[in-house]
Amino acid sequence: MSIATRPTLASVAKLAGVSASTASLAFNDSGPVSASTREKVLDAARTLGYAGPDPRARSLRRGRSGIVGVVLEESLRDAFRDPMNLAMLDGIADLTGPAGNSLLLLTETAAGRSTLVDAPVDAAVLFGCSPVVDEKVAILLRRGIPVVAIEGRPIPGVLDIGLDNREATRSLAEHLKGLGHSDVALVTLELDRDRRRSRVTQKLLARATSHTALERVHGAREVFPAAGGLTTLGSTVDEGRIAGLALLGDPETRPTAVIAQSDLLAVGVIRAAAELGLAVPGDLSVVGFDGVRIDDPVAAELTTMVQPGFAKGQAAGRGILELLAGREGRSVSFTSAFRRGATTAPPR
Amino acid sequence: MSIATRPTLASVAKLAGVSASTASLAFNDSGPVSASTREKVLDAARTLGYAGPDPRARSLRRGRSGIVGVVLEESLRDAFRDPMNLAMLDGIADLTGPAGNSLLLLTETAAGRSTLVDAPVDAAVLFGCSPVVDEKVAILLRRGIPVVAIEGRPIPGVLDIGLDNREATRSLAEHLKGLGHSDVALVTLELDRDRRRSRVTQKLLARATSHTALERVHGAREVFPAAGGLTTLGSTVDEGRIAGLALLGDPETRPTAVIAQSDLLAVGVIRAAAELGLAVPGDLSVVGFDGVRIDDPVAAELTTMVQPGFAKGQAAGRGILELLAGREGRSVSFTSAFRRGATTAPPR
DNA sequence: GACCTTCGTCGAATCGATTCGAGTGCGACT
DNA sequence: AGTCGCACTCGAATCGATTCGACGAAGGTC
Repeated sequence: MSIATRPTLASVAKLAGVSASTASLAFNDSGPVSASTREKVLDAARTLGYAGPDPRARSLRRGRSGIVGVVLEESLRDAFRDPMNLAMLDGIADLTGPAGNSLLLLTETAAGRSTLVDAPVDAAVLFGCSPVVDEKVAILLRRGIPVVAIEGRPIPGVLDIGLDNREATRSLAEHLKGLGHSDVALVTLELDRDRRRSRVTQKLLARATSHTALERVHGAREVFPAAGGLTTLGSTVDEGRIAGLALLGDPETRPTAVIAQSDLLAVGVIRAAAELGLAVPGDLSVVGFDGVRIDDPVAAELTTMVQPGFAKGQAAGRGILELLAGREGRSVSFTSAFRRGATTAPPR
Repeated sequence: MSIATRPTLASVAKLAGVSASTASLAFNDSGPVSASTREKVLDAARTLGYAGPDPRARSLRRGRSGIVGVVLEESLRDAFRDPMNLAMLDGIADLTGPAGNSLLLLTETAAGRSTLVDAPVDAAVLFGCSPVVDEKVAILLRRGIPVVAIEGRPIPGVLDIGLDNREATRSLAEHLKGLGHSDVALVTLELDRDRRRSRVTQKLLARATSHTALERVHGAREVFPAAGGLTTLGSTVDEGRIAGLALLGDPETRPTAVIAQSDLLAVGVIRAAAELGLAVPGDLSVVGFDGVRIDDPVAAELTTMVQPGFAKGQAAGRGILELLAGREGRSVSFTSAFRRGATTAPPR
């Protein structure tokens, strides 16, 4: 009846008349324990209202917490608004979950110490296109925590799950060029750690820290070396629409095609076009990236590169399990597939 | 150079020539430590590549892990596909994050022991409309872990964040009745723990375990006592479409209005109607629930009840912080607002 | 010069379990 | 009957930090 203090393994053991070590064995099915002893222990636990070994103590002793950190850089809302990120998360959970690991969401709260420092994770996945990975990785590696990065800039000691961002974007650009386009604008993901909306300038690219966004720009520029464009604050329809309105507003400078770095952005651009009375693909061709299933009739018709999000997540999960098992783990790279939709056509 | 063993606070202290207790103080800014001592300790840490106190040990000693569990019952993909859930998650993070807590995603992997048992969480949020809360809650409470439930059936010891599901649905039903509808069908969320698509029968309702879905059914039946309908596997556009096709396929039995229990489901029903050549709201009125911003032109026009998802999440977060601080915490209930869209009209 | 604060540091206890080697008792085998 | 082996059980060490009370030295007061 003592309200102040919760029962511990020791108190259960005492009530059951056995030692703490035996009680521990009884709870873990490991080691040889007679059936009758186990029953006694479990009975005592029931009597005391003991709910099993304290995870905190257990994880200290075992050196494992059963938690995998998922390092996101955006707010949760932004990160998960993009179905591609969800698919990857799902892929990670698909493999780590059955192995007994839960996912801890680590977002970068700008203020104060990084939450990374205090998280009892066994391993971490750097998620999405993170412009600020380096310090994070340093902290994690110093801790001896295995790290898997999805589409990061290759870093020694980190398992990388790659994507053919450059080549894939080049395919899209070549598709547009093949249709006869020459005046093409880019709508990019965030390039920089202090993200903001701005023109894509050489200077900006020079100090860009987002590997994914940068690679995609380069891929496009391999075909359209002079392509300009706008950066956004992230992969959302709204951001795409804002960039679209800015790009398409002036008939003088209007491009004939837009390469958006995600499907969500592409949908936004298309929406902007509609608002401005432009027909897609008649007046404007638009391509996206990801090949996500968006519940939007427009998106279903998008010309885009389809990337295997779930598989990427699974690969990351597999990598984590490998690393946790003390094995090496292999970096993997995925390729995207061109999907011709109904949003591209020859320029007018 | 020892590869085998990572530095500990003790080794850092030894190198710095101070005691472990002092080193601990140096890392925590708590207690009085001279500047020079702190420097010595930090230097030693740098030399040894020590990344700060081990979170596992710290959490054992402190009795706090800085982790809040988010108990989901669906797969991650399903749970986060619904913007309403995301908004709530965001609201939770909005308050718990700045207080130094991270969110641990706890999904019910059907197989094996519940992951709840082994999670080192300080508190837990039961998320969304969970049909199987009871056992979970029992485990958590026995552990002495504070629990907040969003739209759960009221349970002693659990802080509840409620919503006027019944009244809100009745408003929608009355709106339809006012328009002249009498033949109304329901498209519900999952009612049962072993979810499946089926007719809404009395028997099914009797053993339903999802409080939210059940309340919404009751609210509708207060106006249309005989309303039948179909259950779905969850809140997705696809599920809504499937239910819609089944409900609307036969002209003989076709209702003049559908009450869908979420906006996503409603969009699906509307899509099904379109496929069947039915005009909304001409041939069919459809109402949803949630008032989420879906990137879908149709959804933006939905007649629905707008519920404050983010605020609900915040309330849950606030509740958690209260409970963690040892205070009582108050259950809160939110109300939804009727929003008349363009998907309802008098029956033909 | 004696006494009292204040500041900084240290030792030891503690958080709650897991784990390993050692010990005990009992049945079986020769 | 003696010895061996097996199946359990136990004690003690350990995981890595935090925290509290005690202690010593420096500085200030009368």
